[in-house]
Amino acid sequence: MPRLRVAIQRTGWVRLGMEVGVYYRGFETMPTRAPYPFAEIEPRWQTAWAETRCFRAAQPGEPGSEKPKVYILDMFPYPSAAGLHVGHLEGYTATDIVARYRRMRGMNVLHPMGWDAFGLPAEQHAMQTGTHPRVTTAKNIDNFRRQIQAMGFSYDWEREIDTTDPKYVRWTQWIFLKLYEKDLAYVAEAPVWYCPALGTVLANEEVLPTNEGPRSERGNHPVERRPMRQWMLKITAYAERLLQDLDLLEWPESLKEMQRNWIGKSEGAEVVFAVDGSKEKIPVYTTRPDTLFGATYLVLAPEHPRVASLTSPSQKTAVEKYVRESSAKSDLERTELAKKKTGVPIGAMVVNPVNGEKIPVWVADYVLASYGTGAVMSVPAHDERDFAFAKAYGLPIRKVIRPESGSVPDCFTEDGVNFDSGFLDGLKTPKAKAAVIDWLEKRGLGRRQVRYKLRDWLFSRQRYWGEPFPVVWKGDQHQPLLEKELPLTLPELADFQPTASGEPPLGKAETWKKLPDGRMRELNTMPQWAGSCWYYLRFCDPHNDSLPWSAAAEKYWMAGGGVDLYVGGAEHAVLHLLYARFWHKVLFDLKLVSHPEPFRRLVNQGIILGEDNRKMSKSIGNVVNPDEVIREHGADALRVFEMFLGPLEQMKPWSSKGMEGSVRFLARVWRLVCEETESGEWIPSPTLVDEAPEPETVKALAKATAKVTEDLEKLQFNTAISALMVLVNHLTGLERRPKAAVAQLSKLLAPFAPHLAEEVHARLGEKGLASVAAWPTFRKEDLEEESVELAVQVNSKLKGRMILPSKAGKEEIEKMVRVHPEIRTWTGGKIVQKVIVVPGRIVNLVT
RNA sequence: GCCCGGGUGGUGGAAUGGCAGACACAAGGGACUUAAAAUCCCUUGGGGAGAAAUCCCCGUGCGGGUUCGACCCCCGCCCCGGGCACCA
Repeated sequence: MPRLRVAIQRTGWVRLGMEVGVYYRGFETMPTRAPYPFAEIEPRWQTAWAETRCFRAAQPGEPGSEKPKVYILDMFPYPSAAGLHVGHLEGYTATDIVARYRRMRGMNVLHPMGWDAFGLPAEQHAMQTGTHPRVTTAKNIDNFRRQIQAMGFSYDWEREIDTTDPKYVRWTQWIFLKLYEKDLAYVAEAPVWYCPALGTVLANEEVLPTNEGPRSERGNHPVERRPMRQWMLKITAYAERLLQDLDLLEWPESLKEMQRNWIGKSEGAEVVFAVDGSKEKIPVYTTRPDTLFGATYLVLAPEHPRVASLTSPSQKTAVEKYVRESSAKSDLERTELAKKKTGVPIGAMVVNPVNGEKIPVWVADYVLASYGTGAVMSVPAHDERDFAFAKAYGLPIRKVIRPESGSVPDCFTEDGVNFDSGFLDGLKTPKAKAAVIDWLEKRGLGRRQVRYKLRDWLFSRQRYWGEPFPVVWKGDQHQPLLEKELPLTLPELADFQPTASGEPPLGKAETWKKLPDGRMRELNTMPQWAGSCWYYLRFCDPHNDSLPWSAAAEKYWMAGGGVDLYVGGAEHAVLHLLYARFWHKVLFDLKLVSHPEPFRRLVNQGIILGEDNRKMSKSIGNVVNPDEVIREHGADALRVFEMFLGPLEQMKPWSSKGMEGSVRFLARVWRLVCEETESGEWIPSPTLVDEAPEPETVKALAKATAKVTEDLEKLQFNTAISALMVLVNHLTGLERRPKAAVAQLSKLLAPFAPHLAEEVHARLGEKGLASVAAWPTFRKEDLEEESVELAVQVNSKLKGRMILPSKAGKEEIEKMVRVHPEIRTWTGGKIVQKVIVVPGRIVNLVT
């Protein structure tokens, strides 16, 4: 709807001679006029930027590459049908501000954008409508690109990447071959998560525990365990390095902690218990081998392979019943909510290797088959779970560790000192652990062991819209394709439905799957994460047709520890960010990249809640559509508002009132250079003068420049904008506004509201584009006030103020306070015992 | 239960040992206008005294502590958000 200016409405009223009441009624339904002509300004500058290619990053060797480089990256989006939401834009705005700032600081900035475009939604859409995912994806990408470009982001569009492009897929498959050659890709028959609703298997990382049981991360569908033959990537081979190298990274501590938890390293020992009256041995894994003397029984998981063979005839019925019941239980029943532990003795005894004692063997489902050896030694006195179990079944509890001071609690799980432990007596926990392991190792009864919770990455999916594996099968032997056979592209299909038997949709491509020599293609495709595992490397050299990236480009852009700033949501903590680190390390070992980590510095933007303080959701109807906001208020205002809302990393609610405030701020900037006439035309403001700024204005400029610069370095955009507001308020208050001052403002504003900044810059007759202008500087002495107001406290209570020369030293200040005319009133005539002076801040008199 | 964040006006937030509440939103008042919108200016943490300039008291989740001085550091608790959770 076109916006009508007030003046037109006014004349309309006069000319048409409408009655006042009619006029009012019409008026209320009319949109208010735009506070400044952003709809005209914004497209103009977007075109200018595109035409001058001013955001193009210089490749090493090209002119411009001699500047210091900086790589500023966003987590590229999956182009969904719903389009971008304001949450995406928050992170993208933040990185764009930094990219623009760095460019103005004279750096060669790599700031690219692309599309993580393989994925299930397009495929499901295809199942419903028959539209090929390629078509849907292309449409969605166009829409995303349009939305992103409407925001005026300074991406180097010549580097745009689409993970579904065969030119890109080729290299994703190429990297897979590298993993394959290094024996990091293998096929295994294992119990895996299968999601019937999605018709595919999922990686551990893609399954979330919920109150309704395990669910898929995408779509929240129930998932179940199924033994299936699948491709796995050996991420566990890198567990230790993935853990250790977290220390190299400037990432949020919470996120590093999540990765540490996921990797789940524990150090302990495997201890072997011999079965009494048999040659069988049962290894258990424990992190507390020092408590071995306190072991009073042993527990096997119900799925433990030896349960059946070790069960005595008298216990057979009870054990079989228990195992059957356990397997029928959901994971939920077996874990969280099941406070009560259950189990059955199997009628066998094992020998404790340290003291030869015979202890009973139980089966209980509080022991997990999937972790360790599926068997534990139970030390009820020093483990809470064992304690609960022993209490429930009246099993003996034997204390062998005491705290260094105080009495021994019933169940003491911390480090302490051993007693009643034979050769371990008197040893503190760390020493006792080492001693018992040495003792066991010497006798072949156990060994030191490090374990990780991290499992290998299930890498195949029964989907169509993904990268085909560059692998063929000859019988049950797999073989890699040759490099020159890449890319292996997807066959055209009309029917994308997976079959109930779990056969992937590619199985329907009869001519594609069968090779002339009788070999068969792999029918699974790669998960969506494959493309995002290395896109940041492709951005370094996106048009290379002979290599995924050239060594020179990688070395140049990834110097200094990889991507310099990576911004995205925290939901990728153990998915994308772990997988990408893993691939990067493999590439590092292959000498294809120059640093062991891909993302040196990572920042998570906080989510933006709806105006009602709830998570934005279509079903609640509190989603803010950026297209509408831009239409109504302009992209600059949206950028400014998203940054002004609060600290980047914090969760914060949307506010349409606050949004209007940002528009008002930008309109004030606009009105520094333009004034509206009676008839609604914008004309150059007569307040603009070709004069040197007054000292007050010089000071205001210096302050703003210092504050904005400092805040940009720290990504504190909200306070930077507030400093700009202070400057604008100052300039608005001036009757004569020096052009140079407003020009400096336009440059400070350029990273935040680039369109308006360009317009103001141009209207002031400044040369070139504000976007690539040199960042303003300031003289230090302009920050210094001649005199400063000092707060005077007596016994830490504020009593008064005094104005002092700002260069006054401590002694001088003290002297001046002591002779201040009001000193007696302030101190109440008491004798001053001590004076604390903080120059420029306070004076505190202690009486 | 464990591990990370966080708790400041009516609201979003600012201040990381030195004048709590920058900047903005909302609210109220004023100017301009026939009127409205827009714009500009003023007031605005709470309570109290005063005709007034002004002055006093309270105040950063709660309770202690360190310090001349604490939103900030330390100890103990409460609440909110996120993550992990029978991983031996």
